[in-house]
Amino acid sequence: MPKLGMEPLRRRALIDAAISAIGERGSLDVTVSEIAGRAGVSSALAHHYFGPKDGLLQATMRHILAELGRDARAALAKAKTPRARLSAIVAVNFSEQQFRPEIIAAWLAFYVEAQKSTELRRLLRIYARRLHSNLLSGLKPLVAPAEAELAAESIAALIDGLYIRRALKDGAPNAATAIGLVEDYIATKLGERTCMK
Amino acid sequence: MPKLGMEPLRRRALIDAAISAIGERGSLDVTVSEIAGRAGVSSALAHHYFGPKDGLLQATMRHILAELGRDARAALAKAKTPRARLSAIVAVNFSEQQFRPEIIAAWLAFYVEAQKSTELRRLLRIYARRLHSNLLSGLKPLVAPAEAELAAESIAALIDGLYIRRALKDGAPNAATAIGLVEDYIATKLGERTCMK
DNA sequence: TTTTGTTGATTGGTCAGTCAATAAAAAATA
DNA sequence: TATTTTTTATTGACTGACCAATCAACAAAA
Repeated sequence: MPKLGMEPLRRRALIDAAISAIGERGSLDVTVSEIAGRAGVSSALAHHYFGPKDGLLQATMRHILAELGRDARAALAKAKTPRARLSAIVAVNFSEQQFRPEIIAAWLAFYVEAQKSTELRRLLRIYARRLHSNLLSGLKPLVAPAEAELAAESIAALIDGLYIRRALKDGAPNAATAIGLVEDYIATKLGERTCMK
Repeated sequence: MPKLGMEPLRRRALIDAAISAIGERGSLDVTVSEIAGRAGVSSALAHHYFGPKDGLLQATMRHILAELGRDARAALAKAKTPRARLSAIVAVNFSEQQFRPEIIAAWLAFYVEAQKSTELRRLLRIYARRLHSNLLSGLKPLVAPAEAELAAESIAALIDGLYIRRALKDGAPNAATAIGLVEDYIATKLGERTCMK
């Protein structure tokens, strides 16, 4: 079997360290040394593998995005009906894996950084488009096209809003409540509820 | 009449400069010199009036919050029914005055900074509470108490989400669409629409 | 002549990024 | 197998830039 080099291990360790550092500070202005220190290596090594700081940050964002994408794909694969697809998307976004303080803080920080970095903005737009299109695929069969478009927009905003508001609170995230709110919105939109009150 | 000193003028100019600088960069890491320069004074003067950098940033946030509060109070005063109060709150949040690129960017940046600064976090919590309570005052008379609580949470998240997502796009903000989405949510929640799609 | 307004110059600290040097592992060669 | 050579992994030390904050000094108004 091929004995792997250190590179992938280090890259991964550095990305993990970046997430935890960003999560703890709550912002992207963590020093490269801080991140490298957490990963148990020198800052020089971080630069060696990722080039300038942006490189490491972008790689971190890509990693978070990739994990979310992986989870989403897995969840969608299991969902058979459009309605189930909607719930699956919601569930993934607020899953144990995604709705963690570090990840939430990282999202927020990346949103801000995206104002400066075109590459980060590009990545976030990809995420936004993917979420939108996933939501649409669940909504299109259930409501009128125009309505689906708007509903997707709302649900996406609702999810992002719940993330951002979560960042202000302390203590463990309450995923169940968040899911409840989004599910309620969806249910209402689909006319699933008792028509009054 | 009392001839005012320079202080209030400078303070105001510095805060305005801070908002525009933050808006342009899209983040709080603007230098004091940059802000002072825009205000047409030296960085030393900024420190003279606001002390350390945090002081200026906090004052800026307080200013934004105060303006939002003022607008909200004015709008609520005109709204006679609970339903009108809800619309008034939404309208204020997406008004020409509030839903501007600089202000949006500032909000986002402050959310991130709040992770580090307890004072900023305190301010943001005040905003969140005020929004929540305003929404509740409109909702309580119209839906069941428990439902009002949840709906307020959702609407607030929706608004914040629309802000954050707006920050990713370029071009002028489209307030009308945002208002439309929130109003639609409210209408649905209140059972105002034709009961089927 | 005291108070208010203002700045240029300076300082001390922080940090990204580089680089030359070293160690260790792998590959090539004898 | 023993050896040299090359590649990979790693760092400490350094540098150059940037920037918040201070302060002594100067100007203007009261």
